[in-house]
Amino acid sequence: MGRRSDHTREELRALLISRGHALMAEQGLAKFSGREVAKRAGYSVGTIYNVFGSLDGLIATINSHTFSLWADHLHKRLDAAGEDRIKALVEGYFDFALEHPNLWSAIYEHRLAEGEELPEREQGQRAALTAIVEQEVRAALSDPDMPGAARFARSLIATVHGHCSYVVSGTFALLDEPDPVGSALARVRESIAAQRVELAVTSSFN
Amino acid sequence: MGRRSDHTREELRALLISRGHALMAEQGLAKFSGREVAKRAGYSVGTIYNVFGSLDGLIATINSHTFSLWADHLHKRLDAAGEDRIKALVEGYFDFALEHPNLWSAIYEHRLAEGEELPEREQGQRAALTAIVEQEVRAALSDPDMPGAARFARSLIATVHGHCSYVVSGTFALLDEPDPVGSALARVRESIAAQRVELAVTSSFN
DNA sequence: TTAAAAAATTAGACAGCGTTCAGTTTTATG
DNA sequence: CATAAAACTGAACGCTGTCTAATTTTTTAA
Repeated sequence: MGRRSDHTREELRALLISRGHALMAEQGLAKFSGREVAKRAGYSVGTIYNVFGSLDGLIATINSHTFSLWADHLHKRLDAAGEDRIKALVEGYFDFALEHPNLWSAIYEHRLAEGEELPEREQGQRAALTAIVEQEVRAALSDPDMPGAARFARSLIATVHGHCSYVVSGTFALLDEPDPVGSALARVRESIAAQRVELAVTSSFN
Repeated sequence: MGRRSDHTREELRALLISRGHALMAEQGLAKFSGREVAKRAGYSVGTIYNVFGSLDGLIATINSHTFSLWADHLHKRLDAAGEDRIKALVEGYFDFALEHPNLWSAIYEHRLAEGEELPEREQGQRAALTAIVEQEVRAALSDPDMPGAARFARSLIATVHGHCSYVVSGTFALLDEPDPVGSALARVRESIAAQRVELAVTSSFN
């Protein structure tokens, strides 16, 4: 078969991402198959290479889309949050991962081939999540312009990420941790409190 | 060919682990191949299934072996450490991962098939690492019998792990973090300090 | 209106993978 | 010495990602 007009280029792109996303959610990266995605979309394998350049390209796009869903989830959680926005953030981080463990894990299991880079559009999708956290952390710091606030926020993301990845991978279950979210939140609070104190001490010398 | 006597069962087991470990270090889990391991050992694929039951079994064994090397590495670092043992621990955690990124990543990328469990021997190899950290954290807490010290230690491992996995996967690089080890160490210190304060406060009421 | 060029899509080939299993050879048992 | 058990191979199966030649459709240009 040759050229078809069932879908525009954009529609076809969206279709493949959608089907691919569904397959990733069902099976995880290890059992993900480009051929299966194509079959579900009603196209042949080659089309993936035509649209995304490579299978890695499709997977990266699927993962970037997961980032977007994750950011949406955090926004909703924050909109519904009361005073304790940091808690909402940490809980939102965790429950997205636990609701979609395969999608979430795929983000971290997939590596781009050396030399490859994400298209700008996708870098933006991924950076959005960091931006949300940075904003909230700044607010919690009382001095939103604290030097190094961005780095500090990323470090807190890493802290929560570590706890979350232990939960999703089952490591924490094995270690019989009753409340991983609570632990992560406790660590985050301790670090934020430490920054506040440091700030207070610094200020008192001015 | 039928039965051979080139190696005893134990030798054969060790040989396959050794070759498999080397391949894992070179190529990472994504490109790991049981056939290639067998070829390098001078046996056919089937032998892996004969010795380890499944390819997953071999991979799990390789990963457990990595845990042992990692624990050895930490012990060496601690033996050479001065007063600041927590720093030695955090740095030891990171530089093992950075020296052997493929081996280290494989640990967290590999999931046992549902229903499968690690043999006791391997569970022990993995638990050893946690035990080292727990001991050092207890020492740093001044009250080694603090309730929840074990959970707290594991939470600190998760904290460091999060930072480390961002470095190894390149996520932090994307975000231009100049000193991930320093960040991780700072977070750990903050949390340990917080426990000390809490302890002091609690004690003052007795 | 039509001829030529470009784009989209497929089918098939290729080499590799994990897994299984019948068959063969060696070792151990009685 | 005969038989049973264990170890090992080789080939088959169905799957994978990747690439390319061929085909069809759409677009462009004359």
